[in-house]
Parts: sequence; structure tokens; C-alpha cells
Amino acid sequence: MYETVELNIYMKQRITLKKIAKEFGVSISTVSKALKDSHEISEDTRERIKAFADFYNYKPNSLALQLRNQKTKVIGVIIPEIVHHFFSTVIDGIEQYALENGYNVMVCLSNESYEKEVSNFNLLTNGSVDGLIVSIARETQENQNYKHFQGLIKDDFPLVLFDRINEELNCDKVIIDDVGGAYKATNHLIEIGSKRIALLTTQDFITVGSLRKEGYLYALKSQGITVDESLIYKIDDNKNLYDQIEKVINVPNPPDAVLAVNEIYAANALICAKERGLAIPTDIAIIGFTSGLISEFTSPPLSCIVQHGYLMGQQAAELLINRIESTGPSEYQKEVISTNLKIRKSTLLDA
Amino acid sequence: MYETVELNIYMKQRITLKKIAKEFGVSISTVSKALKDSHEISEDTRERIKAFADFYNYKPNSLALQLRNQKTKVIGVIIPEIVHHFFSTVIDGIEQYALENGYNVMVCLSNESYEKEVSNFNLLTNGSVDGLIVSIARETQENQNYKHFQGLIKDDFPLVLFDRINEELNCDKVIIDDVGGAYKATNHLIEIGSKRIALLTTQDFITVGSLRKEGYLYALKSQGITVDESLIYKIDDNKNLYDQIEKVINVPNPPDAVLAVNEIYAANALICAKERGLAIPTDIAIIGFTSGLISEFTSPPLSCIVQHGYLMGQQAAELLINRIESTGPSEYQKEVISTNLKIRKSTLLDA
DNA sequence: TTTTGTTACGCAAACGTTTTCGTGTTCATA
DNA sequence: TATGAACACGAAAACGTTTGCGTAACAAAA
Repeated sequence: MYETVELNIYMKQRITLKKIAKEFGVSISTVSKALKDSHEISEDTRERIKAFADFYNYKPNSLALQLRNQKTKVIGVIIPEIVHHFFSTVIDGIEQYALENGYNVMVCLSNESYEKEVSNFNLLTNGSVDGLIVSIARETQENQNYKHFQGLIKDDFPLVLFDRINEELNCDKVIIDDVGGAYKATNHLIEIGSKRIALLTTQDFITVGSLRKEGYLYALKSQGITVDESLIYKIDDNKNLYDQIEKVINVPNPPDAVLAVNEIYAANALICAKERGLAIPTDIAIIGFTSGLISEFTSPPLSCIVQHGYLMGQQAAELLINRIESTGPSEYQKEVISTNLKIRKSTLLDA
Repeated sequence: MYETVELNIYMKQRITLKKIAKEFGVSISTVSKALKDSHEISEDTRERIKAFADFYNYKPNSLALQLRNQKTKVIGVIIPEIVHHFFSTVIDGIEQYALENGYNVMVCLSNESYEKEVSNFNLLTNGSVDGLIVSIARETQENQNYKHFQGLIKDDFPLVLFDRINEELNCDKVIIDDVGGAYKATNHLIEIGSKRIALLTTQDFITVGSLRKEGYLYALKSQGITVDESLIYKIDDNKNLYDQIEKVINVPNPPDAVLAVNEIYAANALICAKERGLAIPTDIAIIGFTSGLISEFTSPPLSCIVQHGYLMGQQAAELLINRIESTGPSEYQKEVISTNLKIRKSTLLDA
């Protein structure tokens, strides 16, 4: 049965309305309507066409639909890197919310490179996606070159920034409460009696790093502790982490606590402290920021500020989809996701 | 200047060839040719059109191009979950190779669910992508329901399976040398004097788990060690990991070595062993499979079989793109990526 | 003056849909 | 026997692009 359909031997083409129409000697519109169960088409024709389409596993070409409907139901995501637990969880959250709302997700990686970020922009905003969720690449933050963002914003292209954002950019944003998180962590260290709290942060142009530094400073000040600038270390991610962190810990008079702005810094500090023979947390308490698994399996396990990346992804997707589907212009929103303090043995004195 | 172009106030539409044509009172084809620097168009017209297009930041609508060219230059990837270091590295490898070859990547998550896998299939194979790279969801492996795969294969749709594959499926595949890796790891344990080597593996329907078990058995047999079935534990990922692993370690006569088929099992075993007061590696040696970061930061750090996920991604992308761009049919390939043994202190006696 | 050639453009098809608006046929009603 | 409705379908436009081919206008050569 159904042998009239011509198929290329080497690359079977998908079946289309046109081919079905040809098979039955009817028009394309008849086929289209039949497949949509339109009452305009006689039951007999309808059933025959549907059976045929089913047999050949017909599915409407989504490109054609997207072109016609002027919307793709796809949201693009550009992140600095994917091999990063935090970003993975965010993607997960985006995906979940998007799918639940009939959208799909296209993920691209900037690899922290300005150039790749721009090319991803070009790629995704040429009609392939209805909106964009972005966390800014390190190089972009370093160079302060936001032209590609401004171009989009000028065109009212739906855009949501998350985590690594730029305040100047006029769009929806989702961030975690970096200041508050660092504040909580620092306060916790102070409460357990730490006096000389070192801060392992990033270079200044990474916004989350400088915000966490802010929270750290704020906590110290509000507790009346004078800030010792020599305890603040800006780690360069392009150089060897351990070597840099060793210079903080493996010194004559090491700090009695460390607040690290991410999990890796914290884990390295922990290894380093143990190497030097310091007891944790009695000699030195350590706390990090994280959403990862490393902290659970170090010994002792690391206390940390939990970041809720999944929630962040959901919120970003929600903002974006609202923006895409809204008719008129509306105020840009900035969602702040609060953090939790998760106390483990690296800061737990009584254990 | 250039004020004739009509723009909707609420949602600025992208500029199109048609609008440019209208602006200049020429035909669409003239504009198209002008922008492509065709000699058919006078230099004067050409320059004016190009300047205008540039001013309005014209970029060809990729949907229209994809529809016309009958190819999208996008490859779809479906993975069970993204919050998983191994899968992230694979994605990374796919992305890198794809981008270098003019392709983009669209990632979808099955969340180990059969239903989501199928819906992702439908979504991606309706014209949105030129080919698919898939690692099979757990539920699909459990139910053995591969109809959606067979449908694609029947249509000669370019498809590459990686890591979690099914041998029956007739398509390109990339796997790591699971048998060989487990064999290496087991041999290593035997070499350092382990006699009673426990295996922490997955349930049978996870192919990588059963393959690694095979390697483990093979190593034991080739060293003349009789297999003790009571040392083989099938962990159920849906239940609490630590509880299950505790039943292996925290017993009167624990094994003197553990081979875990992934990083998490290994890390849990390590915590468990320390909890019970066993010295590592003297009382019990532990080795895992991994590409993750956990192993580096446990104490002692975990030896492991390195999986080269990045390479795997590259190879998968290469196979797929070759398949997409090949004209005639050709033999399906199966690439096997070999593993490395990375010895750390969890199996290092002399340290 | 006629022929030939070049220049500079326009037409239309094609990709695969959806959907509005016809339109020809049949059948029942006045 | 006209009239109207109901039925079943087709034509065509639209989404945005590319490209082979046709052609008007003009200039140069025969």
C-alpha cells in the first residue's frame, strides 16, 4: 500500500503535506485541514488522509511553522561554561520551567570569551529563538564591551540576565543575594569566634566576586571589626589556584577563618590547611559558596552558602517568557534570590 | 535619515529584505543580490542598500534560510541530565567540534524519563536539527522500548548514540571502554594486594554498569581469583546511596578494596569506611570511575578511571557531522574511547 | 538602420505550513 | 422552477530567503 510516494534512495525525505496531497489528488489545504480534523473535509477523506499520514509518520515541519507564526517557542541560553555545577543547575531550572510552558531550550557556551559570546548572540537572535537568557562571559566583563547587549535591548528583544549581570543594562535580571550571602557567612564565622577572617574572592570585574566582598566588608563593619586589607585576596582564575591559595594559608601567621567565594577556592583552602597541619575548624574555619558536590565529600565537609541555581533558572525562564508573551512594554524586573547558610563540620566547633 | 521603515511601537520587528526593498523602491531580489555583492547590481545601488542594511543591523532570518536550504546546521543533543560532570564535559566536546565545523548545538534533557525522551525526539526531529546525539534515559533502558529510535533509523535520520547505548540499534555509536576500564582498575587493586574486592555497580539495565561488571569479572578470572558473588552490589539510584553502601562497608568482615562504577559511589564508600574507622588504603582501597572534581578533594583523594568525556563529545559530533554530510550510505561506526588509570592516594600504599 | 551586447534590474519558484475567502455541486424548500 | 443553504474542497497569500532566467534600456558595432 501507499507506494506512490517518491523517496530518494540515499536520504529519505520527510513526508510533507504536498506529498500527501499528491498521493490523494487533493490540494494541500485539504490535507492540512483533514489532519486538523476540520469539519470542512468529509469524514471519508479525512480518515483516509489521517491514516496515510499516520502510516508515514507525518509531523509538521517546525521550521515552516516557526516562520509562519513568527515565533519559535525556543529560548536561547548563553552561559560561560557548562562544566560547572552551578550553571548546570540553572540550565536544569530553565529547562524545567520552559518545557512546562511549551518552550524549548537551546544552550550555547561562550567559554568566557567575548568573541564567542558575540557570535552566539548573532546566531541565536537571527530568528532562531524568541528570547535570550545570558550570564555574561568573564572577558566581556573585563573589557566592559556591551554593544551586543545594547543592540538587542534597542530592538526590544526579550532578554534576561542572570548571575553575572551588568547593572547598566536595561533588561530583566535574576541574581542571587551575593551581598547577603557573604554577610551571613561572615557573621557565622564571627559568631564562632573567628577574628582574622581571610576573604578569597575573584578579580574585581567579576560582579559576583565584588558583591560578595561587599557583604564580607559589611559584616565586619557592623560587628565593629576593623577590616584588614591584607586578608583580602583576589584569585586569578587563569593561574594555578592552589599556588595562589597556599600563599594565604601556608604562612607564619595564617588567618583563623576563610570565606571563599566559591567551592573550588574553599576546597583548595581546606586541602592547603590540612597540608600545613592546621586543624579544621579549631585552627582555621572554612566556608564557601556553592551548589556543588565537592563540599559534601571533603573531610571535614565544608560549610557553604547555598545558591539555589535551579530556582534561579526557573525565575529567569519565567521572566523571559512573561516578557516574550507580554503585549505592551512593562517595567524591567530584578529578582534577588536569597541564599541559605548550610553549616557543616568545617565551621562547626562543638562537633 | 531612513525614516520610512515602519516599526511597530510595542514590538520592533526585525528588518527584512522586503522592508529594505520597499524603502528603495526596488525588488526583493535586488536587495538580496546587493547585500551579497552581486555584480548584477550597480555599484551605486549596492552601496546604498548595504549602508541602509548595515544601519538597521540587517541579518538574514535563519529560519527562512533553514527552510530554503533544507538544513539547519544545528545538531540536537539529548542527555539524561545535565547536572552531572561527565555529561557536561561531553556537551562541551560536542559544542567545540560542532562550532568549529559550522554547526550549533541544541541541548535537551530527558531527566532519565522515557516520556521526556520521546517528546524531545519529536521536538527535535521535526526539522529543527540535522541530526541527533543521544545518551539513553534510564527508564528507556529499563523498559527496553526503543520505538522512537527505530523510527528515526528507518528514516535514515543521522543519529549517534553515546555512553548509554543499545547494541541492537543500527547507528553510529561512541562508548568508553567500560570493560577495559574496569579491568584496569580491578587489576590495579589486585596488584596492590587486595584479595576481597567489592564491586559497587548499577542495576543491570544500565549498560555501562553491566559492562564494568564484566571487566571486573574478567580481571578476577584472568588472575585466577574466584568470584565471590556476595561482593557484588547493585546500587539502586532511586534509593538512598549512603544507606546502601553502608551495608557493604560497615559489616563485621568488610572487603579490603572497593571498585565503584562512578564517583559518587566511590566517595560515599570512602566516607563510610572512614566513619567505620578503616584506614585508606591500608585497610580498604577505593577506586572509582569519574570525570568529576569530587575525587580530587576527598581525603585521601580517590584513584579513578578517567573517562575523557570531552573527547567523547568531539567524536560523537564528528561521527554525526560526517553522517549528515555524507551523500551515500556507509557502514555504521562504533568508536571506543579508552580510559586512563589515575592513581591517587586511595589506592597508593607507599605514600 | 539593424544587430549584438551589456547593464541593471524584476519575476517567480521553492522551502512547508496555516487560514481566509472563494466556488462548484448537491439537496431541500418555497 | 427558482432560491438558498449546506457541503467539500481549492486558490492564494503570508512568513523571509535565494537564484535562474527573462527583459527593458541603452550603447556600440555592423
